[in-house]
Amino acid sequence: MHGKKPDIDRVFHALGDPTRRAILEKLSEGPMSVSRLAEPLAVTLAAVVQHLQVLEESGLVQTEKLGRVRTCQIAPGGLSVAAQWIGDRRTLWERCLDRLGELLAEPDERRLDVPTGGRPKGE
Amino acid sequence: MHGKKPDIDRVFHALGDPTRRAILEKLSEGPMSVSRLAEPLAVTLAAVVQHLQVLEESGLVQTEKLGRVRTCQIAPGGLSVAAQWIGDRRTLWERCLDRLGELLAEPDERRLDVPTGGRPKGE
DNA sequence: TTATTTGTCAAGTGGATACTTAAGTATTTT
DNA sequence: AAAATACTTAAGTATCCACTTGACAAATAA
Repeated sequence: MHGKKPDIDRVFHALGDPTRRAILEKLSEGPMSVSRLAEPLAVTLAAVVQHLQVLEESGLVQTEKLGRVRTCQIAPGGLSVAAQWIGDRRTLWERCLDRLGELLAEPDERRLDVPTGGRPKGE
Repeated sequence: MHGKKPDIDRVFHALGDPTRRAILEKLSEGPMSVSRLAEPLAVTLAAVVQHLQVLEESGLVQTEKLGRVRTCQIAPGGLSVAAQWIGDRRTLWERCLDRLGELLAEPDERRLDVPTGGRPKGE
């Protein structure tokens, strides 16, 4: 209730980069090694590794190294954090829309005196 | 189908900044003027105006100026873009999990020779 | 062993960007 | 008209961040 959520920061920052989202898209096809991830990506392997660090610290991706190959996959809860934040804002906003709708839906009782033509300003 | 989605880029980039998310949170309480948005924000009015430009170009916020005051509100479709992208990745990933689940759920037919105790690699 | 694959680390660079200050515009108030 | 309000715009700055190069480490293949 009163707690901060520093995860949110990291998650949205991570999602803010197109290359990182591309990595997530690829990973949503299934687990994959670092070099296979890098293959279609127009950046060096080193860059991909750096992105993976960000993604892992944000909780969006899990990795495990076996032998010389590190296998990456999407982490269970990661995207939920972002999804929930967005969901919350949307419901709040829609509730706000509803209130507006209620007002506009009762022109009889409220006697909104909207002049038929000619607004104070604009267009 | 074959089109690029530059909206997604802008939306996620916009959401990547904490101050911009704070603005959206405030706006989810309802429409608000620029200066009222700036009030609790530990940055100057000018900075808020710049953030609002980003938010508006990304389609997350709508503004309208009447007289000398610009009123801002959350834009209808904006958050949906992000929500849908996240939703898509999640379903893809869950489908992938399902496949894995199917494999693990039928040890009889498939003859997966998983040794009863002891996975190939550590926990 | 030697070579290849696969990834890691460190340092540096260039460009993006969040922020500030300061000056300017338009609107409303007095 | 003069002053205050509510932004707007421009320019400068400092930091962050994505990316590269290059050297290095570890596991596998020849």
